[in-house]
This record gives sequence, C-alpha cells and structure tokens, in this order.
Amino acid sequence: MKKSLTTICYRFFTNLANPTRLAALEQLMIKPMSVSELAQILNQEQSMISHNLKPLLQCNIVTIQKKGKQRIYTANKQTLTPIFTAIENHAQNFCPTGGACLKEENP
Amino acid sequence: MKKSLTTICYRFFTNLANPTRLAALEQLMIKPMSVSELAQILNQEQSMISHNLKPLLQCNIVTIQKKGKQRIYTANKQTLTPIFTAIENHAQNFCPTGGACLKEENP
DNA sequence: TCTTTATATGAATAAATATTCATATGAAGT
DNA sequence: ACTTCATATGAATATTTATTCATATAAAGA
Repeated sequence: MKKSLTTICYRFFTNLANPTRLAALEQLMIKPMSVSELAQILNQEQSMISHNLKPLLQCNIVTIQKKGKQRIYTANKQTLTPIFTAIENHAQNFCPTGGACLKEENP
Repeated sequence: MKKSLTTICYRFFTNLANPTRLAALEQLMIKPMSVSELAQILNQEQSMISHNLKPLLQCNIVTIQKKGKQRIYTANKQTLTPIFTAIENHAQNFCPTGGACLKEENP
C-alpha cells in the first residue's frame, strides 16, 4: 500500500461508513434513481439524502445526470461490486453467523 | 446485496474509516507485529494502539497470537488485499490526481 | 512473591459527523 | 414573470467516535 493510498482509503471508507449512505447505495446498486425517489424508499428527508449523496459524488462513488428538474444518481458499480463482494466473502469466511465477529456477544 | 450485508458493511467500513487503524493495518500488511512495535513505528501511545486494534480484532480484520507477554497481531490479508486492490483501482480510474475526487478543490 | 514488561480497559474529555429545519437555487410549465 | 416541483445548502444541534490518562491484568523472570 502506497503512502497516499492510506489517505484515499480513509476518505473512501469514511464515505461508506454510514448507514444512510450504505442504504442509498444499496438502492442505487439496484437501479439509478432520483433524490426524491431515494428519500421515499428509504423513508428519509430529502435534505438528508442530498447531504449524504454529496460526499459520495465527490469521491465518484456515485455519478449524477440531470433529467429535467431531477438529478438521477447512479452507483459506480465498477468500484462498488468488487468491494461488496470482498465483504460478502469476509462475512462468509469470518462472520459465519452474521454476528460472530461481535466476539463480546459470544465469549 | 442482502439486507444483513448492509449491517456488516457498516461495521466493516466504520472499522476501516480511521487513520490510526489504517496506518496500523498498513504496517501489519507488511508483517505481523506486537502492540508496542506498532506503537513505536506509528509514534502513538500504546493504549491508543490497543484501543484501535480491538474493533479490528472483533471483526476478524486482524488476528492475534500470544508470544510470551506480547500479542502479535496479523492482518487478514485474505480480506484486506482485495479491498485495498479495489480502492487502488478506484483511485486510478476515478481519482487520477490522487485528490481529483475532492471536486470542491478543483471546480 | 516481588518486580518488570506488555497489553488491555475504563472513564473523562475532545473532536468529528450526522441530522434537522429553514431556506436558497434552479428547472419547467403557465 | 410567477408558480411549482426537485434538489441543494447553511447553520444549529445532536450524536457518535477518538483520544488521553490513569489504572488493571497478566505473563515471565529474579
């Protein structure tokens, strides 16, 4: 890992380390959609969705395209698919019960 | 992405979204080492290293083995290598200057 | 057993992030 | 130009997370 990668990783992981943003990405992995559609599906305020999409956009974890008044956000699958796959593998190999990594809960 | 994966991802990314933990992992990717060795290399207090290794251990992102009084921590390369690789790729493809994703800084 | 060394833990404080609410911007139609 | 709808932004507050310092535990040797 090159020195600068730590910085990039930090921004990247910080970006993903948020339940709202992960839930939004989960939806966007299914299909591109607008802010208000996301807000409706996730049952969150529009401003919250906007606030949370902003850093994802800044890191190109999502992209945007205008469609009339709407902004359609699209997940960057090229980046996200391998990462989610890696975590799925980790979960399978190292968190067999889905919560086994919570060692404090099963000592 | 299954429903529960969002939860696992959240724990996982939260774990990695920290400069101290990333720096520790960077070292542990090079070679396994003890808490005090990490503390020395990273120029941080021992308690801080311990505190930060704890959640990594809980999620099996690192493993531990005892060696006398020392605890030798080892990075889980099986999990970490593909993730770091994916982020390296993302950085190459979407952050060409290493900071291009900071769009506010080059508008 | 006493001492030393290595590590972990707890609790207080400090710092960073998220969330909310009010409001601004901006596109499209009337 | 005015209205409506979609989205973004700012600023205050709430919440989460990190850091520090003091102390506990635990292994090993004298």
